[in-house]
Amino acid sequence: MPDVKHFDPDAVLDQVVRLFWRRGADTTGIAEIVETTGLSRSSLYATFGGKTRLQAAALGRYLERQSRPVFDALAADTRGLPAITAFFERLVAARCSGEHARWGCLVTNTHATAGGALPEIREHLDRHHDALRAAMRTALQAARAEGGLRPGLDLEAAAEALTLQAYAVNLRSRAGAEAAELLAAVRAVLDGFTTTEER
Amino acid sequence: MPDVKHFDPDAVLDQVVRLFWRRGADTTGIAEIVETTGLSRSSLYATFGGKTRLQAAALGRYLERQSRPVFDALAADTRGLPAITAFFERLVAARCSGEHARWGCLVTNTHATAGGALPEIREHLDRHHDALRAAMRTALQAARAEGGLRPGLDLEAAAEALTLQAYAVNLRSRAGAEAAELLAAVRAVLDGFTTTEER
DNA sequence: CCTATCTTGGACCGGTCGTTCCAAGTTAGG
DNA sequence: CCTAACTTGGAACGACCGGTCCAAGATAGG
Repeated sequence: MPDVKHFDPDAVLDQVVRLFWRRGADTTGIAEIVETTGLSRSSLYATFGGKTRLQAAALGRYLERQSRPVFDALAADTRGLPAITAFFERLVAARCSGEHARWGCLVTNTHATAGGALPEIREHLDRHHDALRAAMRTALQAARAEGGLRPGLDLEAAAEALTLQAYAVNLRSRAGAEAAELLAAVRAVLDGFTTTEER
Repeated sequence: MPDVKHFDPDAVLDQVVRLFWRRGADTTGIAEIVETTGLSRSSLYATFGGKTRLQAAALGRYLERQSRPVFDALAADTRGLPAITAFFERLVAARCSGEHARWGCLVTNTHATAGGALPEIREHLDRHHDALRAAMRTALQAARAEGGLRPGLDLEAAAEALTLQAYAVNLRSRAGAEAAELLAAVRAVLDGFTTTEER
């Protein structure tokens, strides 16, 4: 019997993700969300229930739509080291140029901001971290299978190290770091993990 | 002839640094600063001139009092690799335990937040980055002098990579990352830069 | 002691924050 | 067509934002 929503909540959430991503969740007011999405405050609160909840939802959406596909591609890429290199090259490119240049990464940015907030937000951060590290480890295992890795390398620690490098790339790119500089740093770390001097 | 300040601006700025560091500059209101410092709004604005200026001043103070001494110690430590290891061990310890546990780093946190703000703030970020990278390079040079480094290692890129690792340690520690995990990652990167399997 | 100069407390400003609420509108089963 | 169930626009809320202002107080050279 009841009336039905006059908008697509999924599409709206995508808009909110972009807004929080670019401008920062804390520094984005409800007014701006209303303006951008075209929704009224009523619909916004009825659908997402408050700003903190909305922030958590946006973070989850970002993880699913932005991060996950890239992580999955990394894990599925069986080439070994070239897969990891490709991951970072695309990461740096996405962070320094194109549509989302200098936006950083919503998850990375949230690390520095969200003080307490919902536990759900903190869990999203951890899930993101675990997912990226797992993908890195899978790619490293593939590299090891082809004998491309330095013997004695701790795969788990190496995966964590590469994950941290990715976070730092996200961070520094938002402050205007140059792509070449970031790539050189990544390459230095990767070279340290390999046996031969391949690129 | 005139009256004289009834407080010590330096001590007040230190209090503000701690406040911004722990709670985040954007999410800390003037009211809370007034409450913490005991100053009145008048004195605050007469001395520091507005919140944005205060934030820039706090960032500069943090750089001088917190970062610089550690960077200088790193650059002055001629032991080579052990100097870098010690730097990271102390960093992780400071980020995960003690008085400032889980506060992260004010400079790192600012990367993710400060959208535009004062150009002065952006400059502080770059100065911090350059200072840490320079200290890292100096330490790496010392390590190379003793033959502890893998031949062909790009010192500049390696210094940048270690700097990025430090940023990521700051970031992740704020979200509750475990010290052992962070240390293992750092060690993996460092091992990749060395020739022998020393620690 | 006087006075010019600065500091201080705290009231006050308009604006914005996130949130709530309700009358009017829309929907679809009966 | 009626009506119960839901959505929607938009007014309104109290709280807080960063910032300003001024009367009263403090200071020290004259």
